[in-house]
Amino acid sequence: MGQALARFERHLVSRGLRLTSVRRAILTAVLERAGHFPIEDLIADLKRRGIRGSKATVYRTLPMLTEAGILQQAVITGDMRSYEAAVGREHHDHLVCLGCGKVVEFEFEAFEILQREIAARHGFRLEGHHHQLVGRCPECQRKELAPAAPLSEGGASRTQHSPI
Amino acid sequence: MGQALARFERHLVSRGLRLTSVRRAILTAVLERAGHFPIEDLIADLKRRGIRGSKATVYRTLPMLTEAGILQQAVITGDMRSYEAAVGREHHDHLVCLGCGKVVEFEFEAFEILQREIAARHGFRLEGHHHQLVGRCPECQRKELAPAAPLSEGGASRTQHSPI
DNA sequence: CGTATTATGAGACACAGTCTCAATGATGCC
DNA sequence: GGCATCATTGAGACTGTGTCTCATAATACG
Repeated sequence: MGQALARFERHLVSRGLRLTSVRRAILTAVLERAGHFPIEDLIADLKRRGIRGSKATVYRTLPMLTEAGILQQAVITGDMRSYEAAVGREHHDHLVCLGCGKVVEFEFEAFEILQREIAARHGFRLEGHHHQLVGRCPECQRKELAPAAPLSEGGASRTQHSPI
Repeated sequence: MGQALARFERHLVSRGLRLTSVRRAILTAVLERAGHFPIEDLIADLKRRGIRGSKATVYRTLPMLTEAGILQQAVITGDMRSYEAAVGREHHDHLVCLGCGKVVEFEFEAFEILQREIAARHGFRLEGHHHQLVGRCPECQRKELAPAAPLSEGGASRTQHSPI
């Protein structure tokens, strides 16, 4: 935490910006939400704590945190922007359940190596990646078999989540 | 093409929907845009050809094409929805340039295998994935060095594209 | 044909995210 | 401390993508 704060301040100062109390509050709130979080939730958090933090300010601050390397964007559903902490953790990717939305993180060194290889092959300098596997978690697979309308043709697939 | 159409019709009929002329026109337009395309462009295409095709209809039709397996969503930037053809092609992923937005496709069997492995490890049934590498293409790397304000601290990183 | 049902289009609407601008807060100099 | 300067903030207007509504049109089928 203190480390992240120092890092943030360094980043800000290096470009003539200021570490204000609002920004500090946002950083704190961000670090408390360990996992992935949609921006909207973060704003609600701030409101709840009596920090006024307007939408505009939060939207302005998060990219700074990203540039400072404290956050990283997590493109979970493709619907909404969403972030997660980037400091003090190994890089990881996501496995998302289409049924219930559960997100599991995984790390796999081999992917990183292959990715660098691919980028190099095309002359790109790799700066990041999004890697997300989508499927059905064990519970949702079980639920699929059990309940109502087991194989009534249309019914099941109409109500499914957007097939991404 | 005829194949895709047949497939689409089968899909529609199987759930009591109709293969109308507008839907056929959308399918045709879609298949002509070989690569990735934003929805907006597709609507413009239709307008240009005198097919009226309203925004609403296009937005309604594309998910059908996706369910029929003719299209797949390509989460290119995370900003806008975008699709690409899914039939008659090997599965592939994307390498995107942060500078100019160029998209390069790549295939790599090894990824697919590892992905299945990961999903299995967590008990998930894998149904798809998004995999996108972001970086700088060779041209943009060159441009970075050449022109104005070569190392003026703030300037360069302020104007960069969203750091994803 | 006539009826029932699905499809369509125009535009209203919802909503995430951006922008504006006046007011406020921080900084540094005296 | 007091003051000038410049970044920051918040409220709300605004933008643009995507959704919904509803009256009308097209299609299927007896």
